[in-house]
Amino acid sequence: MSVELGTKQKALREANSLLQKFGYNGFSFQHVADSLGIKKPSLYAHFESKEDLGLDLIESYKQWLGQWSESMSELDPEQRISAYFDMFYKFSQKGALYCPIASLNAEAFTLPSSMKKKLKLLYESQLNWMKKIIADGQEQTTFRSDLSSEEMAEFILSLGMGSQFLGRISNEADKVKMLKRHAILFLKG
Amino acid sequence: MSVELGTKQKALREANSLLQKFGYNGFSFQHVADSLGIKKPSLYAHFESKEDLGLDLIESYKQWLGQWSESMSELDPEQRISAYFDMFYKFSQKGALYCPIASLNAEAFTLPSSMKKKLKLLYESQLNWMKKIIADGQEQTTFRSDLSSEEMAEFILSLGMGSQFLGRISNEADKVKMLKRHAILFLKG
DNA sequence: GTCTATAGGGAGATAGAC
DNA sequence: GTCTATCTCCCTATAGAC
Repeated sequence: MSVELGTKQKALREANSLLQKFGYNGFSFQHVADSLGIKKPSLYAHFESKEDLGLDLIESYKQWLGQWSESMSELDPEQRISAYFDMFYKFSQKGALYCPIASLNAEAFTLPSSMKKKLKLLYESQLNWMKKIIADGQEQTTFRSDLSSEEMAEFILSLGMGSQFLGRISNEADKVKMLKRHAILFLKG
Repeated sequence: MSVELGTKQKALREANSLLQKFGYNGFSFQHVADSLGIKKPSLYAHFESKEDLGLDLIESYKQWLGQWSESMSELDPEQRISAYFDMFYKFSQKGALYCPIASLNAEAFTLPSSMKKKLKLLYESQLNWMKKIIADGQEQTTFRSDLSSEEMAEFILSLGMGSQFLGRISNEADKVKMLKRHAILFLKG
């Protein structure tokens, strides 16, 4: 049974939407407060600072990704790659959203260093997750073995990030599907 | 013989650097003025508003791209694709910079609509330019012919944008070279 | 074209009442 | 935890002297 979200969780959910659409520098405590129907200073009871909120956003996306990837632990490597691109497809459909990693990386040089570090750690954990999927696919001989899993993972993540660019600028989420198809063909060699 | 740049050209050059590093919302007239050693209000003699500056930035990048692509009109299709990725390699080397298109698209929903429109037009001209290169390669049978030049162009541009993501977050410009290699293999089928 | 001075607004953040 | 009130800073932008 789902319990009602507390103010902090509601604020994180709303801030995440704003981050994906407008970027970290593109939203303020004011916007979050307005969406929740509360006043701006009330947010400081839940987040010491915007930097603190930013760190929580990265952490909660990391948690969400962890649960999401566990939920498809039964799928085979190709299906997991497919699901990875479907995530971006849904973001794109939902309003040409960028994932938090793509969004924050675009603003990397304006972020507090604590956020920059945490972002890089999150990226590395995503890269490792992708490496594992690819290594699994190589063991099953579904995926090509002439390249390292690291190189292939970097290729796939880059294409995933590029798919968000394309989905936003063309305003056609289906472009993500097209790139997913080529990503899988690449992996199968 | 090179003539000295006027204030407006110097400002555009500086603002472009700031855009590629910090994004459009990540720099101000103050930053530009400081770099030029002049006072902030002096810039309003050259740009009616920041939006006006933004439009000029897109226009000047378009002009620069036009000259750049003309400068390699003698190269064969594969060499032009190589040069395209080398551009991002240089941006990445120069400080993990994003190209203006990637930078602006990440902030698309915070931009004045005039800039958003002009950005999309610039993207479309870049897509057409890429389509032309690929169609040339297909005619020469250097590139595969089982896919439309449009689909292949969208794939290459997406990978180019993804390469900038990877170059910045890994802080290793050489990753761009790796992606370039795969881009060319993709085109050759 | 460049300057000083300043207006007006939104940002992050804090004090202190309830 | 939430509120009102307020502070400081920086942003875009303008007025008007030189």
